[in-house]
Amino acid sequence: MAEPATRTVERALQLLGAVCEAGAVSLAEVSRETELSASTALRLLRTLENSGFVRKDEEGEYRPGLRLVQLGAQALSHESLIHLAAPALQRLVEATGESAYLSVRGHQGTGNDHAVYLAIAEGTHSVRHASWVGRSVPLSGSSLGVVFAGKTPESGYVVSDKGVELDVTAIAAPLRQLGATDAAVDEGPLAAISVVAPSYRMNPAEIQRIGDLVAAEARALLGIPAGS
Amino acid sequence: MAEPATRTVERALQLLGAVCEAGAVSLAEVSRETELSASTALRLLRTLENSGFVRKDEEGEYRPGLRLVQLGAQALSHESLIHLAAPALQRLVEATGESAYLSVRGHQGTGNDHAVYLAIAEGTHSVRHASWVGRSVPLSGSSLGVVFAGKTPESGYVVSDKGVELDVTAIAAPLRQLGATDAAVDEGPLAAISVVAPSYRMNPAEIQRIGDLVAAEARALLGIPAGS
DNA sequence: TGATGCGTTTCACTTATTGAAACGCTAATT
DNA sequence: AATTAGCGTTTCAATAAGTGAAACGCATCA
Repeated sequence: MAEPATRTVERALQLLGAVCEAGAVSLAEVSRETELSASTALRLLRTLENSGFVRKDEEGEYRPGLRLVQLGAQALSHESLIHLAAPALQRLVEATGESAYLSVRGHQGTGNDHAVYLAIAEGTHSVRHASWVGRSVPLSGSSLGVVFAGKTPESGYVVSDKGVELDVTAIAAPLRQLGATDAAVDEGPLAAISVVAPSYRMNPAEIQRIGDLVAAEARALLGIPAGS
Repeated sequence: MAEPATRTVERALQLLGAVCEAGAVSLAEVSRETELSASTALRLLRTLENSGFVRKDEEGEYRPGLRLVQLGAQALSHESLIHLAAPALQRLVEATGESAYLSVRGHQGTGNDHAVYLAIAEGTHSVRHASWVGRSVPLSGSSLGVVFAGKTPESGYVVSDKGVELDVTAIAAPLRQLGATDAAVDEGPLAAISVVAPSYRMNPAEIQRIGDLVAAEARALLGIPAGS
């Protein structure tokens, strides 16, 4: 964990992240959030703006820029995972009526890991779990956390009740060797699919049914090589 | 057009762009493309890597990172435009069978402007124009170019034959005041929708039919305010 | 065996980043 | 009206920080 990083760039990226998280922020706000002096934040934001990574809206607040959307979308489409997983997610929705998610372990940075939702298939029930692509959820206490830790039991799926959100039940299964070299199996899976549903609608039988479905879809995905 | 930009950050962002464009590049390649010394490129790429904006794949090549996908996706979902336009695109596909696109004027940087596809509804014909979200297309000679220049004729749509691609016909219409302040009408529209089809399938009557449809959808979108 | 190209590290040079302070402004506050 | 508070912005001297040529080890290729 060496630290051969350029501070300026780190700060700029931090700023970029803060802008994206907020959706729209004033200079004073981001500079406080990132603990940068106003002048520094302004200079860096200008640079980001010149490159199209952020833009200033009509009210003078900073928002994510087009370049970012473009690069992100490009990267997304390079990620074949999403295309591969989409049909599986759809099938899960059809079979369960609940929302299904594809997530990957987020950037392992400072301590607390997160998972990032890469793709979503929304459930058909009018009361459903709704989230958004790009959302980052904490791993600790969630079924995804267990999955990403490589602790998935024989059954092939992990259930979490009252985890990150109190009234939802999440059922997750790992996409084990997706994109992983044979040597790196002990680092845990890179991706996972999950079904998230309101707890009141669940019972042991239903959980097992869905769990088996999720695990089956996850296993099915493993057969297909991840072409570029 | 002042230049109060930090060189380091600019270079890092340039590097990031190069990595995304390529999908996967070696250090030597990017450093040549961006005209940076290998040592500088390495240092900056390391910083980008530490922040999750790029990652190194098994072969040691640099690829777009998860953080970028995450931020891009987040930004995308904040962009209400896409959600607003999606139904219109779908209707165009249903009425024409051809692919329909939502695009915005890309970051006006160094000279040659581009448009970025933000959303796509794929046509139903087996031979269809296929592109991808995030793709950036040059404006010069395209119907989008005319539209973004604010030169759309009375008819409400612009047709380009043998433009950027030789064998396709594009029909575009501007989303005039979307997101624009009243004062900035002369800067041209910010977004446009278009239908792109193989030329051999087109004829004057069909072009006019589609043109009217595109213009009508574009006009319909203007009525709806762009909520956050 | 020599040549080429790669990723990487080192290091002296000095360039380019930094942040406190000051400015003008608007919007609450008194 | 006068006052305060907060914002975006600019300036500028101090110095912290980024730079790139050169050298290294390691591949692969002739």
